[in-house]
Amino acid sequence: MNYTLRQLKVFVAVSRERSFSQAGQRIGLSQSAVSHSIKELESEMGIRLLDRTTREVLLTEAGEQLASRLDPLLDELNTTLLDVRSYGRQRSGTVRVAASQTISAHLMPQCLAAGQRHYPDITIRLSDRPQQWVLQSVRNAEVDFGIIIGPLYVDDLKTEAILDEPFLLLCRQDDPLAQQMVVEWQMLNQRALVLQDYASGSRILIDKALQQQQIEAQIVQAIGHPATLYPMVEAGIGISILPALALPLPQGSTLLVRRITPEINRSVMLVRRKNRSLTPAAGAVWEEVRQQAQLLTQRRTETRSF
Amino acid sequence: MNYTLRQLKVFVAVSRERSFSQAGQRIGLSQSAVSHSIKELESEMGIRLLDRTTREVLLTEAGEQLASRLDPLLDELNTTLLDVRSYGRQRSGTVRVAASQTISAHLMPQCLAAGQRHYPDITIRLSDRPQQWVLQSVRNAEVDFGIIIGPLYVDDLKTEAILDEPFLLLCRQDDPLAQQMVVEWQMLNQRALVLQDYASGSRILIDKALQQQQIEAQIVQAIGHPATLYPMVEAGIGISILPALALPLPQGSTLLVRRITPEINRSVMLVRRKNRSLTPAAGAVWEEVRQQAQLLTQRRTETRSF
DNA sequence: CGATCTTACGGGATTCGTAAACATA
DNA sequence: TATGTTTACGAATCCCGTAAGATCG
Repeated sequence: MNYTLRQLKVFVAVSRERSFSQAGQRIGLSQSAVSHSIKELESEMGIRLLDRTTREVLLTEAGEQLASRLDPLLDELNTTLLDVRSYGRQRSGTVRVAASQTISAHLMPQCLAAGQRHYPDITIRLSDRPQQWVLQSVRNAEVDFGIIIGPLYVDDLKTEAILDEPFLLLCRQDDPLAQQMVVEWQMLNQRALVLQDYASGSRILIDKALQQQQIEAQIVQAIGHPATLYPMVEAGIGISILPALALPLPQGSTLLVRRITPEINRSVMLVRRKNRSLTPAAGAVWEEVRQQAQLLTQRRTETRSF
Repeated sequence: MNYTLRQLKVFVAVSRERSFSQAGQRIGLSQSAVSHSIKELESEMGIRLLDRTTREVLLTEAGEQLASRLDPLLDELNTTLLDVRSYGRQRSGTVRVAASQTISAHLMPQCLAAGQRHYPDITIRLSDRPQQWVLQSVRNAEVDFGIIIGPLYVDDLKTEAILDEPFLLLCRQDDPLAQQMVVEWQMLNQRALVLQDYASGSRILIDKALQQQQIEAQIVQAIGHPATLYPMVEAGIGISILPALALPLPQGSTLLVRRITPEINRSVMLVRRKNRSLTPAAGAVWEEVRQQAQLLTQRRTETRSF
C-alpha cells in the first residue's frame, strides 16, 4: 500500500471543507492538484471516498469512516512532530556538569551566572570532583559534559580546549624570589613547595614541568583544595605554583605572584562522550562555558595580566 | 513544517534496525536514500535524532522520544488505511433492497439465491412495497437501491433498465381468444378485465396501452397481489394482462397465455440515489441483480419463450 | 583495513499549475 | 448559465540509486 501523507492531508481538508477548491486554497494547492490527490488515494484504497457533484461534495460511507479516524490521527502526528521540534528548540531542563575543583571555584561561577541570565529555564547542576572522577562521570553519562585540566589525551572521549593559561609562582613578599618580576624554573631548585594533590589535573602537569626543568622537588605539602594553598604559603611553609585561574588572590592577602619562565601552560578542556549528541540545553551550556573562557582570554590579553 | 510519511517510516525503520543499510534493505531503499531522508527529517525537526558512527547508530534523546511516539502512531495509521481498504474490498454486511411485488415474487428469489451463493457474507434484506414506496425508500436512503417497473422518468434518482419484457394475455382455455396464438389489442375491447391495482408499476402502463389502442376498458377487479389474478381468471371473472415475469403459471393451472400485438413492453429498472456511491456490498448485489436479469433475457431468447 | 555513513550527481518518477473540457443545479 | 470538478499536458520539483569520499573501530 502506497499512500502519501499529502494525500491524507488533502483528504482530511476536503472532508472538512466539503469542497475541492476551498480545501485546495486552505492547504495551498490548486483545485486540480486536490482532485488528483483524491483520485489517487481512492484508487489506492480501492473505493470511492467522496461523492462529488458541482454543487456539493459528500463523504461516502468509507470516506466517513476514514475521515473520522484519520482526523485525530493526523492531529496527533502533527502534535508529536511539533513536540519534538520544540524540544529541539527548547533551552530548558537540567544540565549536569562535572568539573575539577579549581575550575568549579574560579571559572564556573561566572558561567553559572551567565547561564542563568541567558537561559533562565535551564538548571545547571555542577559537581566538583577530582579529575579522574570527572572523566568517569562523563563516560557513565552521569553528567552531560565535564571540564578538566589538560593537556590530556583521552581517546574515548571528545575533548575541546577552551582556555590556555600559564602556571605562576606564589610567594611571600619577603621571599628572595619576590625581587624579580620573572622567575626562572631553576630558581625553584631545592625550595620547599606546597602543591595541590593529584586530585587536581594541574598537579601532574607541574610534576612534569619540574622534571623537564630538572628541578629537585621538595614538596612539603600536597593540598586537596587550592584555597588552602594561600594560608600555607602565607605561613611560610613553602612557596607554591598555581594556575592563573586561581587568581585573584583572596582579599587582604600579602602574597605575591610572579611569572615563571619558560612559561608552562595548562589548558582547560571541555569533555564529552564521543559520537554522542548533547541535549539542546547541554549544548547551550557548553557554548556558554566556551564563550566565558574566550571572554576571559580576551580580558587577560587586553589588560596584559594573566 | 514539511515532513513526509516516507521520512517518518524510514526513521522508525532505522530506529528499529539501528542501522541505515539494514533499514534501507528492510523497506526497499538504498542506504543513501535512507541517509538522505534522515538528514532531511533532522533538518526539519531542527535537532539531531540519531548519533551515528560507522559501528553503531544510536538514538538521541529527541530521537528516542520521537521513535517511541511515532511507532504506535504509524502503526495505527497503517491499520486505519488497511481497514478502509478492506472495507472497500469487503463483500459483507447487510444490503437493503426494495422492490415492487411482481419483482419480489418472480425475479428476486433467483437473485437472492445467487447472492447467497456468490457472497455468503452479504445479507440481503428485501422489502416488497408499492412502487411509489420503493422510490420513497430510495430517496430516504432506507434502502441501498430499489427495483421498479418502467418505463418511468425519475429525474432525482439514477435509474438503469435491466430487463425488457412484453405484456401478455391471460385467459381460460375455453375463451374465444384462446384460439389464436397472437391476440390483437382490439380484441380486448369490451372484455371484462381483471388487473393489478396501482400499487404495481405495471398497471399504469397497461392503462396507457389500453388508451393508446383505444380500448374501452371494463376493469371488473383491481387486485393488489398478482398471484390473486390466476384464480380470478380461472373463475371466469375476466381475462387479465400480465407481464412475462409473472410466468410460469402456477402448478396445475389450466389457463393459457397469449402474445398481444402490437407488443407493449415494460422494463425492470434498478434505481438508486443520484450522485451517491453504493456500499461495496450493495454494489455487488446491484451487479448480481443485473446479471440475473441478463441471464433471464438470454434464456428467453434461446428458448424463444417469453 | 573493513564496514558503514555521507556526499555528489545524473536520471526518472512524481506532482504541480494552467487551461480547456465537462457536468450539474 | 454559473459554479465547481475532471482531464490534458508541459514544467518544476522531488527523490532515488550509483559511485566515490569520509570516518570510525
